[in-house]
Amino acid sequence: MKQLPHKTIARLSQYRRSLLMCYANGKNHIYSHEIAKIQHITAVQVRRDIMLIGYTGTLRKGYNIKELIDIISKIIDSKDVIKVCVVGVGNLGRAMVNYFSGKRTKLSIVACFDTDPNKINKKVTGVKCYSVDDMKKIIKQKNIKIGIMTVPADKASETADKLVSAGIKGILNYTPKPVYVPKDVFLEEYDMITSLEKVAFFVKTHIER
Amino acid sequence: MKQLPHKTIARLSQYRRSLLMCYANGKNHIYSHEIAKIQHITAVQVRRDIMLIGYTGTLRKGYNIKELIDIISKIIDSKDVIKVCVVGVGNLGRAMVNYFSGKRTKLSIVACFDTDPNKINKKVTGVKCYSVDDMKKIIKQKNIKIGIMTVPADKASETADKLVSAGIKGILNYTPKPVYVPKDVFLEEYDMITSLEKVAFFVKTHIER
DNA sequence: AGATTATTGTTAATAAAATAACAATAATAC
DNA sequence: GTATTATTGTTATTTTATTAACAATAATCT
Repeated sequence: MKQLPHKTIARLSQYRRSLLMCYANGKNHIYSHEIAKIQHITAVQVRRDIMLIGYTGTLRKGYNIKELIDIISKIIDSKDVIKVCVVGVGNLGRAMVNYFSGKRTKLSIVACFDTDPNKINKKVTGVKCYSVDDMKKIIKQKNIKIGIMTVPADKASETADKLVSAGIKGILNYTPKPVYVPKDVFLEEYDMITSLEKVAFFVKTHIER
Repeated sequence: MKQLPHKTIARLSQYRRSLLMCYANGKNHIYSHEIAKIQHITAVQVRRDIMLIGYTGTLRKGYNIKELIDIISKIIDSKDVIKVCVVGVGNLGRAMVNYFSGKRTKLSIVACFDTDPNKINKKVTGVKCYSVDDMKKIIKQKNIKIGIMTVPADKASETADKLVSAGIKGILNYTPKPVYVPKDVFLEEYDMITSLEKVAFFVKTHIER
């Protein structure tokens, strides 16, 4: 299959989540416009994405939810479990671990790291916390491929460097500080302040105009 | 000024943050390619954004950091403080409150809400926690304009409804469940699972190919 | 059975975003 | 003082993403 657009990948992940909920509720088929409504996008967009992954629905009946879930999973899930670690066990780090525990079979948070002796060797929602000093060792040992950064901003660069040198292949940076990684490491940065400021901007223009 | 692209707004917020750090470090001027490097984008993109907001730098000296910060602030900040609340004082909610306390002068988290009696009437990093039952009252009383949703997924829709009926104008939804709001309410949804799955997808294609 | 409707799949058109190209020119080098 | 270099600002081009248009057809209606 040709390369899928980044945006499509992100939407497929979201479709799957909604589809899983629908399926859990006993629903078997779904129309493009129903998916669209859930995701706040257009039905054409949905059909186009589904076309791109090569699945076809049934005319007048819509898409078979189970089948669609399986197709999407085949595309976005890896064959084997990909292991993930969380660096920085603050509120955000705990939220991540919590949020994930047992949700995805193909993605598994297997370790977290912190500098606080009170946290080291304790468990966070079933995930053991190690010292950041052992990061490289543990990451190699457990073959962890993705690192989620939830450390304070001033530790961002050094954390990224450590992750990279330990052989991590993907980083999700939740600190407000952009980091540098070699180009064979996939980097996704998300910053809550920016999101809030974006909302504020639109609220402001709505209020002030 | 003509309408700025959404993407530009988001980038301006990020530029400002980087600029503030540079300024704090005693730097006075900065080149487009320096900003670009920090943000992992191209210098042209930076110059184009800055062009759009009508600021001009100095040839061969770059942009005056202080001035640029001020111009960006004039654009993205509101005249008066916009008040924000956080609904759901779990790990993520606490992370949000923490993260924000005192960072932005024009955006202020002034309340949070929860259902847990152990949390109600306590303070979270200086922000008082109220019962969700009083949400409407407090939001109106304090003239809160933006709501950050960090509740469990199964409370998402009802929380959004409450926020809307209380007169909120912007919602930042951090639950994994998309919600519906009238179109005069600005909605931004972010979902950590999707982000992680996106990273995983690229890591997978990198590993498996 | 024939007409109508609702829905998919796909191509074409449009819009948005990013990148390239390059003229202008201040600073620096020689 | 002239040439070279580095940098901005802006227009043009390309790429990416979204939306519109519509043919095909299964299901339903009359």
